[in-house]
Amino acid sequence: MARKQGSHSDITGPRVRDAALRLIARHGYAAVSMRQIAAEVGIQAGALYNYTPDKQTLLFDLMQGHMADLLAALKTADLQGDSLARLEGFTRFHIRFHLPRPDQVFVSYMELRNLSDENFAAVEAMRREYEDALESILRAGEAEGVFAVPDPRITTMALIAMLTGISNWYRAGGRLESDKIEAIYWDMVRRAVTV
Amino acid sequence: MARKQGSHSDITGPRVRDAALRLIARHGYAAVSMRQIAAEVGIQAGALYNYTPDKQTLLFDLMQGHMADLLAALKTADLQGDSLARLEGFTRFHIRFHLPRPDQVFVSYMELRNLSDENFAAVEAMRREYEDALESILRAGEAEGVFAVPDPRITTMALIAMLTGISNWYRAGGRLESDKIEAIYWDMVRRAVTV
DNA sequence: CATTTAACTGAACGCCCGTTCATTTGGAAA
DNA sequence: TTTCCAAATGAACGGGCGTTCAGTTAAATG
Repeated sequence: MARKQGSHSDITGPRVRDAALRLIARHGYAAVSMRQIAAEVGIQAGALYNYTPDKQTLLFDLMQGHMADLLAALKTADLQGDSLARLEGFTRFHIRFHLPRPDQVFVSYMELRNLSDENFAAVEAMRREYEDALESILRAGEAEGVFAVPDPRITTMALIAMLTGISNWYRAGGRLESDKIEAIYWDMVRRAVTV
Repeated sequence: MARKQGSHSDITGPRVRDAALRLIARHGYAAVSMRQIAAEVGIQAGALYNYTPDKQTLLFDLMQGHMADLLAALKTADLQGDSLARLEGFTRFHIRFHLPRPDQVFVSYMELRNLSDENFAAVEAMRREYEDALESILRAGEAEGVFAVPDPRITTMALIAMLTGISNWYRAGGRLESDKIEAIYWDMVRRAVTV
């Protein structure tokens, strides 16, 4: 039996990506089979190939999609004001964007080594673009004399690692709300870079 | 042909662990087969089972061994002095221990989800013990009035994420030596937690 | 030199993998 | 009502998986 009601491609496509994301976040790309993903959606493995040319592209689409969403959201955030205000904006944006997306974050930062060379390069370029947004804020603040950042590139990596690390312990419905977490981390970020 | 010269178990055992560590760090536990590990060592897959009861235990031994080394080294470091000195000691210890062991760090922080439930619990307990060492320093400093740390547990996670993140970009022979990296990170850690 | 045995081989076990494709299904279009 | 075709099925492909084990090899032992 096929297509029980209405056209399914609009429905099944997203369901495939959702199932793949959840399963890969939980067990890892290499440990999840196409048959498992199909079973989660409720179809046969062969039908997956109506929605992706192969398993590698399915992973790539998840990761590239996440990075594209991230960069688009950052652009929308439209950080303004002096360097300190823009750093606060970036910090709060990062936390607010990442906290509700634990699976995307996990996959995007853990499955890089399972991307083909060219897919890796594409995702890495987007990561670099995001990092550069923070780095330019740090450099501007350094020029203004507001920040003391001897090596902006390293500080960028340090701050992003610190902020992204929240996903390692945060669980929705935990003892701390996003506002509280933002306040704590912004305090640390501010103190770590200001003169 | 077996045992070409001398008793091999003392030699082959470490070579199995070395090969497994390198391959798993590079490709991931699920993506590496016992046959690949055996080929790297130069033996047949079946011979691996002279050195490990199964693949899962091989992974666990690598991860538990790394954590045991870490905890033993921390104990040896024997941090002393006031809270600020002990925090500096911890920071520099963490960097010095982790920098020369990129494969162990990678495996220990990326393959947790591939451990069986009980193996995960064992490794997690050791991680918690390490984290608690830092947290107690932060709490002591807070009590002394030297640190301003509203939530010591979160600050602990934030600092460890920041420090461990060095492994994401550091490459031996890169532009920065360990001393320089220690100085930069200690500066950020100190400013992030002091009043 | 004869014997023992740790270390390893090589084949086999049943099972799961990613992917392809001829065929079937059933809602939508004519 | 008939036709069409998107969306599925289900079987098959070659291959790799973790693990076991009877048999082989050669260093160590007596």
